[in-house]
Amino acid sequence: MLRTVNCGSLTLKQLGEEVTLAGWVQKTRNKGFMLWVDLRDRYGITQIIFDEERSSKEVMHKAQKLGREFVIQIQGKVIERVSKNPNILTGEIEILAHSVEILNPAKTPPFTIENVTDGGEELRMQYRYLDIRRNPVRENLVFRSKVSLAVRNFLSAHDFIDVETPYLIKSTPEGARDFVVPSRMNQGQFYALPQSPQTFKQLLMVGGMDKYFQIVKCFRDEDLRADRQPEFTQIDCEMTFVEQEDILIQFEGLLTHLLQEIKGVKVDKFPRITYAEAMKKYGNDKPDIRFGMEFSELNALAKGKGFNVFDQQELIVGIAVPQAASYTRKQIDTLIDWVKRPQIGATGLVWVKCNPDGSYKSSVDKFYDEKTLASWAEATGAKAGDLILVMGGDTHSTRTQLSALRMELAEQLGLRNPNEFAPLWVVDFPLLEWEEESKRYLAMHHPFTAPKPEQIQLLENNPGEVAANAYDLVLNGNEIGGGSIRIHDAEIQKKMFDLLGFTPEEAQAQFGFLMEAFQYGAPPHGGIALGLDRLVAILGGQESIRDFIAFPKNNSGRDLMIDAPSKIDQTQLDELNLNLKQN
RNA sequence: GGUCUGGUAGUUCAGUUGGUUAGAAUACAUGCCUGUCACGCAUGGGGUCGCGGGUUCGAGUCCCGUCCAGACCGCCA
Repeated sequence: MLRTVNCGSLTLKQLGEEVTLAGWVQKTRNKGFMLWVDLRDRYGITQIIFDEERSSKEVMHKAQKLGREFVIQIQGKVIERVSKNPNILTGEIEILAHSVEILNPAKTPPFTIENVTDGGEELRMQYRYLDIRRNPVRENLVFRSKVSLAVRNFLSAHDFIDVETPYLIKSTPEGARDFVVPSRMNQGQFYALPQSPQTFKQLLMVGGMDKYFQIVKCFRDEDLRADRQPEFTQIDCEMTFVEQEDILIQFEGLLTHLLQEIKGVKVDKFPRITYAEAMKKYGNDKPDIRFGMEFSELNALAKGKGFNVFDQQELIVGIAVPQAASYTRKQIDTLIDWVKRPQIGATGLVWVKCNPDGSYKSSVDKFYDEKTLASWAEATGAKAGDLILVMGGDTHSTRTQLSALRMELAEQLGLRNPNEFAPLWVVDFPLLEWEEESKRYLAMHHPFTAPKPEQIQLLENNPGEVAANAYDLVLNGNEIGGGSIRIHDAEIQKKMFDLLGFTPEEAQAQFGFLMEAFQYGAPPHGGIALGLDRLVAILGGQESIRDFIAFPKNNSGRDLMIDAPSKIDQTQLDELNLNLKQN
């Protein structure tokens, strides 16, 4: 061993002991007669002291040459500090070094390795190994490891078995774009990386594994966001002989356990709302219910009063913003501009101030009398001092726009407290959604999702109305998991592919193996997949998932450190029999 | 595919209406300093103002194009 103790462990208890430490030089403070080195490793910082009177000339000389991030080994004696530092665990002691060995010198790092670094995102990604030396990043990775272990422990204790599924699988056109891998041994053919181990976990159920889980990488070739990476990790689970209720209870148990174990937070039984209700009350299928501002539909109260803008609209909907009646004209104009930005795309925003004295002032006073405005206040639950914001338009976009505004306001008003956790289930998703562009139905969840049994006959005549046995787990306005009861009947699965516009031949070519399997005694089954990256980030109280991933990709899907993706040799292309288009 | 923001010293940024030799902080180097811990003090080195083109007597600053980065929309069964 190159060390006898780590840099976070020594206290007055070890006074007088001879120790060997190894680590990185965080910083040196050279007073001439004395020189201190903050020695850092994963566990903490220990102060090393070199002293004209107590250290040899040679050691002193060597110490003066140490630079930031040098890797050194020192031997010395634990002594009590003359002036102590209460801010660090080892602040009462220091090591009087009698030897110092430079294990590896270091170039000056391009950014400071401190809790708050001066390094920008790009540099930090390019030198991610230096970034990981920083406390916040390291703590996030340790945190992730803790969450992941807690998940394994919980699921193992509940009889789930960890089974690995293959990464080189078959491309399917539904859903996200596949990452594709050319096959050398089968020229002109391609594997795809899994978007999820969906069909494999179902086949494991057919194989009688009963309860499966896997903490597994999944891949989707779509554009990135702060909370979306092209490769991401899912807690993928499947259970046999279960109904929706069993899965909800099991995974409500998992999240409750994690919140308790990791955050020390106790949560009540998760509320459940239907997809339709979520859209109506929050304009969103992943509502943040840590705060109110629920939607109130005002069609009956706002139409037919001479305000033309609203009269022709499909939906008039408002929210009450708490304590915002005092907003200035300028603040309100900023909000109006905000919703009119192309990203939101609203045409306008009607406001009503519910003044503390009980009177009302609005942008539409010309069209609505006080009595009508009071009825809006009653409908939205606005109290004196609140501000009502109202939008009108077609149902879908108006809900989306007001939902974006609701989240923005909550952010501005500080209502999204990262230490508060409000999980809920969103249930009864539609099985299918109509896509205007290709004039066909798409699976809302995926094509293996079972319709509610009592609605199976609707599939024939009115497939758009069929609800699925599908559910999402939502935490603080984020979808952290989603799943369903699956189809286990070959005939229903065939019907489903038919509805989705597959010819029998296409369905057979792509999913023949699954329908074949269903004919050999496939048990009823269902499952869920939770996004680990996002879950960890939310539990850690942060917005971006990137700092919970050791080596994330940037906005354009690049790894700036290893510089991937990159070109490949002509030899490699030749082996794969691939020609690149010349531009 | 689209919208917006940014790119100036190793790093984070400032740079006015287009006008002298492009600044600050920090980092780095050297020296001083008898208990530092965001140590302090002094001195010093460090710039293709992302790249290409244009307007102009003159461009870090204005215009066009392009590349890179970030946020978002589309997309993400």
